[in-house]
Amino acid sequence: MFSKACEYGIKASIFIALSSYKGVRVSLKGIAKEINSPEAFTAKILQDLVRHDVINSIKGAHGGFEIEKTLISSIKLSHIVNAIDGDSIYSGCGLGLDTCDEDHPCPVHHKFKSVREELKFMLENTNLEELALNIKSGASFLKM
Amino acid sequence: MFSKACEYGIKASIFIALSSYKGVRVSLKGIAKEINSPEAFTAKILQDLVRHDVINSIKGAHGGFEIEKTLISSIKLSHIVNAIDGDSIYSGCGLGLDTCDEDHPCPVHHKFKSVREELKFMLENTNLEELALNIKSGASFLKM
DNA sequence: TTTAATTCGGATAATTTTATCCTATTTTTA
DNA sequence: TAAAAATAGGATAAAATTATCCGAATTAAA
Ligand code: FES
Ligand code: FES
Repeated sequence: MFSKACEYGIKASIFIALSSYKGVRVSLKGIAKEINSPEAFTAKILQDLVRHDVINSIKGAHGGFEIEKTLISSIKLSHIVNAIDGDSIYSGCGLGLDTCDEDHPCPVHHKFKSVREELKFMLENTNLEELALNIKSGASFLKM
Repeated sequence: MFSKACEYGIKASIFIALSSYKGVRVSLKGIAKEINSPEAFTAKILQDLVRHDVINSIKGAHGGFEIEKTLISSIKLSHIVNAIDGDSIYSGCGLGLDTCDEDHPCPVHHKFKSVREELKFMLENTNLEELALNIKSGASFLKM
């Protein structure tokens, strides 16, 4: 469904959010360990998220990644997915036609539309706060 | 959402179904032209679909691909997707955990589950007949 | 002011997906 | 029986994605 990059990006963001609530800044190394992802590749993805203002980075000793506490609840999964994979999941044609166009639909257009819109709605209505809290409470997990 | 291979596979199957209703066998060349796909790559995918008994192939002059008329309505999108992309869309974890496990869920598990199940339901309840008829009536299109 | 701990960014490599090419095989028809 | 029209399948190439490596820049602390 999502690219590896996007999967790592989502998991990293959740962990950063969780740590930010605790007031601790996390390093690339710590993130990669926690979400079980390749370190250097994860670095690229985090850079991307920084550029898209999803997370903040602080260079140098005692540096790391964080998210401003007050913003965590307003960051939606859709922001992360958009930053990394773009909007093709929502806007592109499920069968690869040049554009998804109501007036020139592919054979699965009407059937796919509702699924895609449910996905879109879900991504736009799920924020990092709730995901982080579920990790905190032990209701969900970031690896294995 | 789907791989290119899967997109081509779905479109090819629809076109083969449509042709089979008309009683004409279609060649690789004809298919690739109709669905705007690379010929040799499409050939590989069609071979796959033949091996998985989704379509039939007839070698030699006047050969080509076809689907037994009586079977068209019983072939579901899920058969095609499964043959080409496998079942990872349904069964795999959306965030790439080793397994999607209710007892060890990833942070998005519960939110994703319903989307994935709607997708699964849609694929399992959409057959080639209806898709082919929509092409026939001009209600949907296979390229551009 | 030096050192250590970091992120940043460019270059490169490995893997997977997508695509192409060419030959073999099968089948119909002339 | 020979030729032509097809699919089958192996080998290879191109492109995209995933992953690694290393030096540069930045910052805090000793
Ligand atoms: S045209 Fe294919 S999904 Fe809309
Ligand atoms: S555990 Fe991730 S989707 Fe079920």
